[in-house]
Amino acid sequence: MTQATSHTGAVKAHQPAEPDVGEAPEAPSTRERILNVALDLFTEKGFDGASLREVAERLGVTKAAIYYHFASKDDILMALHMRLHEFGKDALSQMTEGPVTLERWGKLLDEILGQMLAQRKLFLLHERNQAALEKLHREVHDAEHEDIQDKFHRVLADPRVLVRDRVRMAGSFGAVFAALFMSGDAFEGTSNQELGDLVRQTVRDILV
Amino acid sequence: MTQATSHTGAVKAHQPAEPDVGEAPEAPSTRERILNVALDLFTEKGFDGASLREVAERLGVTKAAIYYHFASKDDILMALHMRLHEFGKDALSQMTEGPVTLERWGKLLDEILGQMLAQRKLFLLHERNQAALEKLHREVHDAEHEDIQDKFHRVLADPRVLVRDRVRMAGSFGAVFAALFMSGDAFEGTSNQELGDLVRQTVRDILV
DNA sequence: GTCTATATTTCGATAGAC
DNA sequence: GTCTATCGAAATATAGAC
Repeated sequence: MTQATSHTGAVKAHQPAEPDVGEAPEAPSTRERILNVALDLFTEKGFDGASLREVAERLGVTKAAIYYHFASKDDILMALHMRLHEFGKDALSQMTEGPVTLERWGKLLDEILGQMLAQRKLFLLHERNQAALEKLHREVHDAEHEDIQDKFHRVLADPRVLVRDRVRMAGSFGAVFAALFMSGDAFEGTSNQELGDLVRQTVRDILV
Repeated sequence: MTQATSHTGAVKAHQPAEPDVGEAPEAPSTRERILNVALDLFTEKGFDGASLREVAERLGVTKAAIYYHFASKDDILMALHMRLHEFGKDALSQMTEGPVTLERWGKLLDEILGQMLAQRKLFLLHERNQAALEKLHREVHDAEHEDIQDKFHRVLADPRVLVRDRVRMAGSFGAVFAALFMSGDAFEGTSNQELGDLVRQTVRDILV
């Protein structure tokens, strides 16, 4: 086997020789180019609907080349999952203990909104491939690897918080989510700045 | 070929001999039992992740038996899609013309909320199999068969309505959706009545 | 690192007996 | 209406040359 095992994505195993010091926005490595194409394709056609042959073709290489960089198709999905996890871990650590009040939730959501705007594609991938991701999650069960969605559900199920407030917490998240990911291209002509502001105002009206 | 072609579901082709007059809640036909199992399985594991072998096994029959009732796996998905469409067509016809104001949207969403509570499973199936459904939709392109999601997007893209209001329309829908479908079993202990009321109040705060 | 094969598996779908 | 048996296609994954 080759080095095609780590799905961290953050810690590049031992790629060619990318100078760590360079400041130029160096061309993405093949590994990253694979991930970028996979991200698009898995989102467009779904994880199961998109074949590695298609990924390879759109990239101009062969399937075998992909298998040099990744151990399996699942490994590619996992690497993309970890990409999102990188961004989410800050906000995640904040809901680690104590009941989450409406106010805390509001601040949290504000952070998440920013990340969602910046990482739209990754969130969309997750929304549209929940089944595949759950299966993957079941198979590895990464021990202490606490998932974003898990924590989200746990907060919403916390009996120390009024149901009324928890429904509003869920609702405010849904409001953000729908505006960004369930509206097709209805707000394509709206800038991220304006869209973000409008959504934030909506959230405030929910959480008071 | 057998009668396994119609994916209307509403108009049963020519099943055994179910007396149309009977008042007893007669046992579901095999066709419907297949649909029910498929609904569960397609939602749990995704349309692509669930095989017909699994559907057959859980039902206690063989694959071939399924093919007597349905022309293809896609046909089963289409039949489930039509089930939802049946419920949605009333609300659908209401957003057929003229700009949708916040007030109209509020009334519309109120109806939809009721249907969502009653048809939870069907909505969840659609949420988790968007890719497969889009592919199916592309292949048949049922002419005038206007899809729910299409109309939803069109309303949100209507330039005659303020962006601010459209974001709130999208957001209010998302609030409903998240409370019912993205919260895991956080509100499992809450009755549909109470949950519905709490959600309605949240929606009102968004739409003012 | 990328290529040309090819192995392996799984699934959707069909034929034909009962 | 349901069964057994099988076909054909497509996809993941591997072996080994360059």
